[in-house]
Amino acid sequence: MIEADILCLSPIFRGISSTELEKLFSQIHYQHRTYQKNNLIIASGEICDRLLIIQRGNVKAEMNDYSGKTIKIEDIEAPRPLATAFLFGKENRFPVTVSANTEVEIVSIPKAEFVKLLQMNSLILNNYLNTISTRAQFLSKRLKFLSFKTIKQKIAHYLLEMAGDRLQTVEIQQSQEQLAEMFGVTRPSLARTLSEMNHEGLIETQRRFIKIVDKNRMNQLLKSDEK
Amino acid sequence: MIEADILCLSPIFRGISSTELEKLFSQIHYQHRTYQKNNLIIASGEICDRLLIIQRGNVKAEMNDYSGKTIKIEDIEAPRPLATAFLFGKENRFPVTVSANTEVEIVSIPKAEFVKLLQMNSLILNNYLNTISTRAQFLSKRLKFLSFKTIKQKIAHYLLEMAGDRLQTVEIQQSQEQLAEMFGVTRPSLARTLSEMNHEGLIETQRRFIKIVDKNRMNQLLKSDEK
DNA sequence: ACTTGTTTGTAACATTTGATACAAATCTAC
DNA sequence: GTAGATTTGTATCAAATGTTACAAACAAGT
Repeated sequence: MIEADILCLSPIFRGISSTELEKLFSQIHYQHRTYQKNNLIIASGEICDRLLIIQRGNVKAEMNDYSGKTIKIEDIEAPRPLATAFLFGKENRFPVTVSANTEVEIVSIPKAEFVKLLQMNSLILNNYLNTISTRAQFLSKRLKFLSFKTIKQKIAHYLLEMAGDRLQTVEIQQSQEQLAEMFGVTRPSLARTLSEMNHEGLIETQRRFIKIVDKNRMNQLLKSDEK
Repeated sequence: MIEADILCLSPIFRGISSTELEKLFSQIHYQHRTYQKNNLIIASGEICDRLLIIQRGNVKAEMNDYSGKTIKIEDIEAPRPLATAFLFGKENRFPVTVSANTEVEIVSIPKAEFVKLLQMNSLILNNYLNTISTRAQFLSKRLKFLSFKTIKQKIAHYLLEMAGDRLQTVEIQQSQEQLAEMFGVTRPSLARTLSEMNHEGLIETQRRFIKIVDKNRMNQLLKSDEK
């Protein structure tokens, strides 16, 4: 049986009352499966034709790299869904292997039945559309960020974004180490570039506080890759 | 008035007959707007709360870089939709400016009305879900590709992907120039790396034909960034 | 076969970034 | 305040890539 009071906390069913969710589930076909610890739930390459929602326990997603070795991607726990990115679209195979970290209960909704659900309830439809759209927007942003070639450009982009229109001084929340990882560069390289920009009069750094001195030239740094 | 026989060629209405589409449109509210050549259709930063579909003519999307200069992103022509990526999700503002290349007719469907449409017709729902999912999958793939640091890794990844399980020899469709652009590197750098891999016995290059000689070592190249 | 334009291979040098190491500054717990 | 841990600033050297330039190979039309 499904436990509606748990599932309604899932991003996809957010805002639905548990009684209403039960009613909705009574109108569709779905399966309920239990997996023992360490059991395989999804094999990499398997076709994704149903939505899986973890009702209890947590699972790990691993990816096979080219040499066959597996790398852990992430842990996913109840009540999160499993297949949102591959249920629709051209790529319908799981790129990852999913297995149970603990004893796990999973609710499995065939694609066609899930579509019914989307049509029956506009809140679920909105939730689902928001989920995958937000993901696409995140990826797009990340891609744009990576499109800046030099560290200087990445810093400029980051600072200008953080500062917005009015602020002059930005306080970095993370450590330089974390910032460097987000930028995909090494920590000393980031520090060196910050120091250079400081000497060039673009910014003034003081530990975690960075003041944007010459906004115009910062902008031009980003402009220069249009050539 | 909408011209159903044109709109049903749009990715979102694919597979719907024009008579059925007319019937569906008769059940929702929408607007029909005409823009003269060079007129502004969407200002960057504007909130996206409706789906726009070009019924006639074509438009250009431009992005303001930080220094205020505009860069042309793409041309979009009838009968393609305009706002699929920003209608849902957290980021509901257009990052681009859209203006008319020719005289343009646009059908504008408020978000809430479009949701009705999705609920009334499962084909449209599937089309739309496929559109945004495919986009997310494309972005994800691109991001993975860019996550490979060295040119050698990018080449290895590309070749192994192209070759699949059986092929040994890959024929490059694009020119080296285009390939380099896709990789985000310069053409001479790409050529140099190909040449290096040739000398190392990983591949054998012959103009546009590349033979994978040592698949194992190619795989290990990709594995090495897990450290 | 010849000319012309395009694509590819290669070289020399400059620039950027990574790797490593270490000192200085800051923070934290006691 | 002090000791120890963490974070930040900086230097040196190596590796990867960009830049520029040019020659060789190829493609297409005449």
